[in-house]
Amino acid sequence: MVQKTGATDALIDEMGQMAFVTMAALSRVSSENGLSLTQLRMLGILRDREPRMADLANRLGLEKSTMSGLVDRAEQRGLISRSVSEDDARATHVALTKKGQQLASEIEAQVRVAFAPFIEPLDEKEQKKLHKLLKKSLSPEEKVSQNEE
Amino acid sequence: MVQKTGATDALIDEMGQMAFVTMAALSRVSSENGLSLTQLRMLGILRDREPRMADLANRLGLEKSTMSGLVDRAEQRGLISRSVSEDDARATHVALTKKGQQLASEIEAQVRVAFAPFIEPLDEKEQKKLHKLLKKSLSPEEKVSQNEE
DNA sequence: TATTGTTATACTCTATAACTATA
DNA sequence: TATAGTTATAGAGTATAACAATA
Repeated sequence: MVQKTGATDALIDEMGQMAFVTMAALSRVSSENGLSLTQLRMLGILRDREPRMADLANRLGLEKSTMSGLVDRAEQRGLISRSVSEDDARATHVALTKKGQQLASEIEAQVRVAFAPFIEPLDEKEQKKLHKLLKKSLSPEEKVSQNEE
Repeated sequence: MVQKTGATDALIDEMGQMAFVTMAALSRVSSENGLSLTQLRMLGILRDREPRMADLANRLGLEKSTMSGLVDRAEQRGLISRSVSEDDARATHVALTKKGQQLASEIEAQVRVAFAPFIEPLDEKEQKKLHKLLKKSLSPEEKVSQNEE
């Protein structure tokens, strides 16, 4: 069972709060660039891959039909392009266009600025400590199974 | 300007990653209860308030017209109720029903479970340290203004 | 006149189900 | 037959603009 303690509750609250403010920052960057948060994520994924539609949908946790619409709209804006797979004529690969690459770069810089208010209150040592703790918290290796102990 | 350093970039990456996994956890809890993430937030806000529509919209960062629809759907499900303000006949107050209160309580417990995988990799001392760092990072008091230095 | 909230309208995101083309 | 992707359809979330009721 999950213990209910004051300290843990405070941490949960802050993790939730941090999630909302950082997601709000990302949403703001998205809309300032005429993108949805999902499209922002999609561009981020495409920066170093040219996945199939199904792979992309999988990474974003979406249905393939949803993917078609998202890719349609980004393609109409000239940010990405589709191409038929050479291996399998049924499959479609998605890639950033030059314009899409440029936008993705600009967004990366904007995200850095958007996150600055959360980074700058911490000195360098604290930043490193936070980095370590978040890394450990996120570590998927030994994600505790939901068994009671 | 915002410095681009390896250490800071790693922290930004992790903050973004943490935001996505925690939001995913909250989204999962939401959908398991037949709610959208926005409705989850709305219930959370209403746990200790009976705000006006405009106040609620403001807290959620939404337009008042959007608020009408969200409240409509939650009201149809019997989770919240509307009442005309005694002070101002134009204003509508929103409150949780008994059913809404109960659901909000259940959700609180579910969120605790959903966040456990991120809490449990840390020992108690680390949890306290993370709590302190997040608190400092989030501290709104001296949010650095966007001036260059 | 100004403000509170709703309604009308439109677009994006999302899913399910049916479909087309290829394997 | 099975798989990859698209299309048709429907509902929720969102915003803008117009509106009704009240201040």
